[in-house]
Amino acid sequence: MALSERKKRILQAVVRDYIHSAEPVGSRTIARRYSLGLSPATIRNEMADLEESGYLEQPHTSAGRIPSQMGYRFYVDSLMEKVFISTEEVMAIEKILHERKEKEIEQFIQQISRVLSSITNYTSLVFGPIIKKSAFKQLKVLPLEPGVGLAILITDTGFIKHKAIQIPMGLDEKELEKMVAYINRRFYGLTMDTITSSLLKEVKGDLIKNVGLLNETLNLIEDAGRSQEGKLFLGGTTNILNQPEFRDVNRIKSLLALLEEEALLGSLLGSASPQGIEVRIGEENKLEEFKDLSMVVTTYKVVGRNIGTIGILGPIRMEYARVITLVEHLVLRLNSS
Amino acid sequence: MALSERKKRILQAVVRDYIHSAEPVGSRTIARRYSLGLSPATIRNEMADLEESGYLEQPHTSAGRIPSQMGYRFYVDSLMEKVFISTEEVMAIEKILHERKEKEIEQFIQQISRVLSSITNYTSLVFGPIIKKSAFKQLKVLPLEPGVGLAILITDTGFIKHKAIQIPMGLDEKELEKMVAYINRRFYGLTMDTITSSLLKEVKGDLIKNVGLLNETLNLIEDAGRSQEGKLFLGGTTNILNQPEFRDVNRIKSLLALLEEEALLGSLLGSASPQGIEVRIGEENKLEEFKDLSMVVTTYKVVGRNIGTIGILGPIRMEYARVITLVEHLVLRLNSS
DNA sequence: GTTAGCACTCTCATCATTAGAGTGCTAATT
DNA sequence: AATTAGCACTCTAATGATGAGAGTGCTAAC
Repeated sequence: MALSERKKRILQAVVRDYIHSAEPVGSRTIARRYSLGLSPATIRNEMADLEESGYLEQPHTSAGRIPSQMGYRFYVDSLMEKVFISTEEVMAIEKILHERKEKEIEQFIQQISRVLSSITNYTSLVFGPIIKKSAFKQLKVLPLEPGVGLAILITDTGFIKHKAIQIPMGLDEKELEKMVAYINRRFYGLTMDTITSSLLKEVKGDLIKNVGLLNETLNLIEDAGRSQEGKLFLGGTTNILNQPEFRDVNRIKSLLALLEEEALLGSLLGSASPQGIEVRIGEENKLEEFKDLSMVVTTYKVVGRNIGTIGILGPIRMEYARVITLVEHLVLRLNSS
Repeated sequence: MALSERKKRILQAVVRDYIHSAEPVGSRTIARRYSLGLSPATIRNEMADLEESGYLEQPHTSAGRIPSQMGYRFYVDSLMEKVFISTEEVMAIEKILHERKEKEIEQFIQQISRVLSSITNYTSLVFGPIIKKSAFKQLKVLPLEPGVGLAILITDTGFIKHKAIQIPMGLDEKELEKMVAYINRRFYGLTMDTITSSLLKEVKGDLIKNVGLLNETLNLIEDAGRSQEGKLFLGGTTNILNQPEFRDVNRIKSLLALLEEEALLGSLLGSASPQGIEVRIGEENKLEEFKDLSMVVTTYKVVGRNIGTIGILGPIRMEYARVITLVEHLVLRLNSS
């Protein structure tokens, strides 16, 4: 059953008001605050209908209405209006982007996470670039002291991984260089996850002489291809606690315990669809623990590959319009720079 | 004024009881629970005296007594009895130590932090090895592609720091090598914090030609010397919230906000005395924000230098005896392996 | 010096009461 | 036929009164 224009406007008013006040919204309030040209009584009737069709609910008989999850969903899909982001917000984002080159990529991601949480006032989860999806660019082996070297792996997205390795005593420098050059030739341009163990074995076969050295070095490469997770960065963990829904100590504790479980959050963000912004309202979240929270999730790109995930975690009564606009803007800027 | 033996025993009983119950302790409770062979009335009199001399306080007239900070201090200094750690606890620690070699140092520290928090049930802060106190071993500059290089700094304790730098177009390879060799000669063996900015300036003066390149490279070194903090690892952030003193939502929020301020925690732990275990009770903490918390702090060593700090953060009503014994044991094992 | 006895104090939980907000229904109005 | 005014009714949350319980401090007896 489609909603009448009037019902839509009333639903919109209820959602907006509740998002800001966190208090059940009554018919009088709406009549007063939103100029719909209707009396409280009419609004009451309409609200009763909206409740019947499942868009609103009543905490108890003599309280106002609050949106149901279905109500929020309808709001997000059809009623939400674009919001403008302030120049301050834009500035904060640009600042981080400009400082990008001076930082290691991890610091950069951390910064993004912080900015997002501070301008949204919710908690942000940013899943860092996944090394897996980066391409092999260069391997270097740096002799440190007799018998010990440092293998350095560099990807096209700017990852630098290193590992101390043992260099067999007898191996002369030229031979080492040859081996490294060969590895570089074989792997150049391949994304790390396509460098399978069979490919690695093949290379090992070609360079049979110094298997000991190779093992360690190739392990570095293999690890990079395996590592399921990029790092997860949390920002503004405590922001979300300022929401009135976290008046209760136990609620706080269980949420915090949740936020400590990196693996859990990883699986949550990992399932983000590869394009567009996804809004997950309450029960729409796959995990039991998040049934009373909402998330705005999206992916961002580095060097044209889908490579990281961004999530904003807030109460179901979240400022969807604002958060979506902000995340949209940020990702756009991230992808294009 | 010295306390009589009887007063000491009563004070001890009050502290112990309060540490476990978190409730003001009355004279009757002590008479019943601790076999001092005294009637409640006698104990009442003694407790009144102890209050007078500042070891105990009364939340309100008709409640029991709780230890004052001075009371805790006296307890920690003179009344505390050795506690034995369980085999499970020992096992948990040994397990981590054995896995040490397989891990990067940061993961290892993180593990330590987790174990500590889980066996103490408080929050643990472990300050990783401070690069500052490590000695300069080697600097390498690796050309990556035209105009871009990677500066790599290696310390004697196994730290490896790197930074992407720009290499001026005109600079030929030999010249670069010379510069790097010179830097290595100048800094070899110095601990990073003794490489002051005046020394850096001097080196800069000697190598005037390529100030641009130098700046970036020397920044890497300077950062390493400056970085007040090694990384800080928190474990069991939520543990402390289980303490009854954190019934209040605002209290929780302000503590959590505090724990997010890495710099603040850094300065707190950084001031740990270089040897032995330090107990900081409430107001003894230098920072306003920690006036109602207690800490057990100590340092641990890597390669024979004092290099990291461990802290356990709990309510003033902390199980000092147990925590101290555990930390003592852990540090002993850390230093000797 | 120690203890029993007792009046007194303070807190905390419980209960009843009440003001306020909001609904739902009916009847009047447009 | 749709809208609105009016009003009884419901539920919550705040307020205040009451009483049990725990513990003290003092006095007098041991």
